[in-house]
Amino acid sequence: MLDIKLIRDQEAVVREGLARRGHSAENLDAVVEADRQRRALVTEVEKLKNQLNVVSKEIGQLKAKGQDTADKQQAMRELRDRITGMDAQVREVEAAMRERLLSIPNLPHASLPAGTDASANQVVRTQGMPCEFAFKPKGHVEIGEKLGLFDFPRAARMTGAGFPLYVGLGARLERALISFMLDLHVAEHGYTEVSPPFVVNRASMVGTGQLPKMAEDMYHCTDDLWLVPTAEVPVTNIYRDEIIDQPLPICLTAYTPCFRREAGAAGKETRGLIRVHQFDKVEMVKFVEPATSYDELETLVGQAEDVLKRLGLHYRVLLLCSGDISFAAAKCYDIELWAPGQNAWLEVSSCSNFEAFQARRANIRRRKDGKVDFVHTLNGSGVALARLVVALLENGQEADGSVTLPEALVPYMGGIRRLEAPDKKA
RNA sequence: GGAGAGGUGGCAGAGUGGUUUAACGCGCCGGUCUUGAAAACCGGAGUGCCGCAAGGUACCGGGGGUUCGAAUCCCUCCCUCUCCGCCA
Repeated sequence: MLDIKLIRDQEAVVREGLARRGHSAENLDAVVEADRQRRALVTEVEKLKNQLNVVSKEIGQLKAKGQDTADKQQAMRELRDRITGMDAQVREVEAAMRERLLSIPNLPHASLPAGTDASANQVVRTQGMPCEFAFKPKGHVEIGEKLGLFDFPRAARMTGAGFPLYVGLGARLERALISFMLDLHVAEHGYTEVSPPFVVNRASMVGTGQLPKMAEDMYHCTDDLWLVPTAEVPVTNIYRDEIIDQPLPICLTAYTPCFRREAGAAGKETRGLIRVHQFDKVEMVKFVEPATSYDELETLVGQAEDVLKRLGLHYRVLLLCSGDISFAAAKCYDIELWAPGQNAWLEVSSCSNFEAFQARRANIRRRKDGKVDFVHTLNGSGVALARLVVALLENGQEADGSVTLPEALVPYMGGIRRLEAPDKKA
């Protein structure tokens, strides 16, 4: 949510920012008008409330002296009814304004390249080189099915398409990667591990920006609970409606499964692990001093990259353009892994600075020099599974169909260095 | 799921219709005193909104209602605690 005071005082700046994002000014216009109305109404109704309070107190004093107050009471009855009506008007205007405000995206940071879609994103750096193969590299589906790592047909029967079932070493690899990444962030990057609920209430979904706009992409349960689309939601909401009373930054990391309906996305990449409705992810979340948030963003990207470096994977970092960043982000880096079987880059991490956008929605504040103000929030995938598994299988594949694992994973795989077909094992 | 008791400022805890602009205490901040500290004493201290300001207004778990006036009465929802039932 943008600051209404910023909109009020620097409307032109806000207008320009939204234009760079390619967002229409319709919501902004409505907010500006509603704000004007609201202030006029509030000023007037508060005068009336003051009158009501003063006279009510008088009535109490007069009654104590045994005097007649019927006239004043009648007058106040009428005044109160007027106030009730105006209060309702204020609430109406406020609700309309808030709904519009909640639908306005964050303003893009000045450092973003201009552009309307992914084609304008900038490659910031590339790490490693694509693996050379003496044979035509296979796709992860073929590799994994031969090795018995997952079973899509049965998963589709029990649940539906896009819900993977991992089996044997496939399931073990999933667990190993989660542990490896959590350990790395805790031991080397200074994060505190948390394990949050996998469903959250509506207010939390609004707090991080998934609602009201993206409801169609979410799984909605009974009791108005929502399956988390990312750990960002429960973890950021840990401090919702709080004035944080501890030193910043606060750095938290969490594993959660992520549930996404991706409504409308069907038809593309429907096979395999690349686009699924449920995947595992380790997420990093930071609550920081506003002055430091862009430095923290760079650190965050580096920490996500560290995961991939230690796994020896070929990746590149993209700076997203003004038209391609997510709704709540002011600046965002994506990290993509090279998948030789797909002959394509796969997004496995998105590291964003939301500035105060989420903090304002979720009301997360801290005290600074006696004043209360919003913190800045950031988060980044560190990193997302499923696609990471795709890259590991496709990069590590051997001519005989087995897969060599990165050294860093071996301790987490109980000493296993190579994924082999069950019938080949002793 | 059933029965009961509760939810008040950082903590603890009074307040059951109008001198409450929420008491007292602890903790916190500033000051006096002291070589320094403690103690004692004095003072300060919530959050949002409207307003250039003075000031006003709202908030006692959330929402609604009764009343001239609600922390206080009524309805409803949420949460916590105790007991019972069920259960990994």
